[in-house]
Amino acid sequence: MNVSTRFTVALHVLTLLALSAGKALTSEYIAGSVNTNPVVVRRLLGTLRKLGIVSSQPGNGGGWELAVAPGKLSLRDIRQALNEGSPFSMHSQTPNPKCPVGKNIQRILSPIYDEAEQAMEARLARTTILSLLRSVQETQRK
Amino acid sequence: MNVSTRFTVALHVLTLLALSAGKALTSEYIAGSVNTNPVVVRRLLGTLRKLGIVSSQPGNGGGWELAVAPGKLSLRDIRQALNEGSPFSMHSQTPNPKCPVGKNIQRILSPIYDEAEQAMEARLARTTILSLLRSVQETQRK
DNA sequence: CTTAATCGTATCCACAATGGTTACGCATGA
DNA sequence: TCATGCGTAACCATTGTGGATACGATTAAG
Repeated sequence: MNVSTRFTVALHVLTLLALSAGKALTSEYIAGSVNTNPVVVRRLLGTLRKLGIVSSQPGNGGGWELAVAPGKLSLRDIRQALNEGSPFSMHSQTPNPKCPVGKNIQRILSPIYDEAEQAMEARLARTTILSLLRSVQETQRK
Repeated sequence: MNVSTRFTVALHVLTLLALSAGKALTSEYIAGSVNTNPVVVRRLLGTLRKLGIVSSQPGNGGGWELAVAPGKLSLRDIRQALNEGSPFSMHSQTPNPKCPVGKNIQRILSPIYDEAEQAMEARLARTTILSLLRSVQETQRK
């Protein structure tokens, strides 16, 4: 397995919720669009609910709704909400401190990795859930 | 486990090879600096050898050497050599094509993911193995 | 008050990626 | 001839991930 698909699934679901603004969607319905299990959806949206991004209503007639204007939700916000880690990872074992490279390499790489990740996030920040919704709607219109 | 540590280990090893330019290092010695197993080092450097980045010499007195000037090796080059995948991953199951979001979301996200990855790589392209070596040497001098 | 629908969450499982380890053949230089 | 070291296959333990079942709690409807 490579990287988590949660980010992509989250964007998919949030776009779906934006499309159905004002109408709560059940985890079962959402799972049907994503093609996964309702529990997977509830787990994912549970994380976003804790951060106030979506709200849920249990019981009959319940379901999930966006709790934030989709234009206020950037892809970077979602990525950070999901606690997606750095695309980089240091050694699994601490390198040998007796080696000048081993002793310093992590300290040297760390800011470079940070900057690279920030560059990536800057691009993600430029797109919102509303942008995604508009793209979907644009396609529908054709 | 999160993401592969191979990229970091590769940068570590290449910097070490740059530091020992002109002198071949054995996989056992290198493993001692990285704090891992020699086979792990040989596996990793084997990949880089196929791309002409390092060279190896079997037998007594053999080992590994840089085959390219460290100033010509950017971190992006190494990342691409290792075939490190995108930091993003699409759904594990194909989303429901009957849903307007499910039908289009991957096509919409794809170029955004590409641009974000390219932004990350642009930063990596600005640093070379020689830069890392200089940083290590700078520390040593203090 | 009863019932159906739905979330919240624990638990278990299968699968794949990763890195560590052993083993052994082959190449090389002394 | 022998020690050294690469090349590579094979196996394993660990971990992350997503799928699945189950069941209690909550809510609206009637």
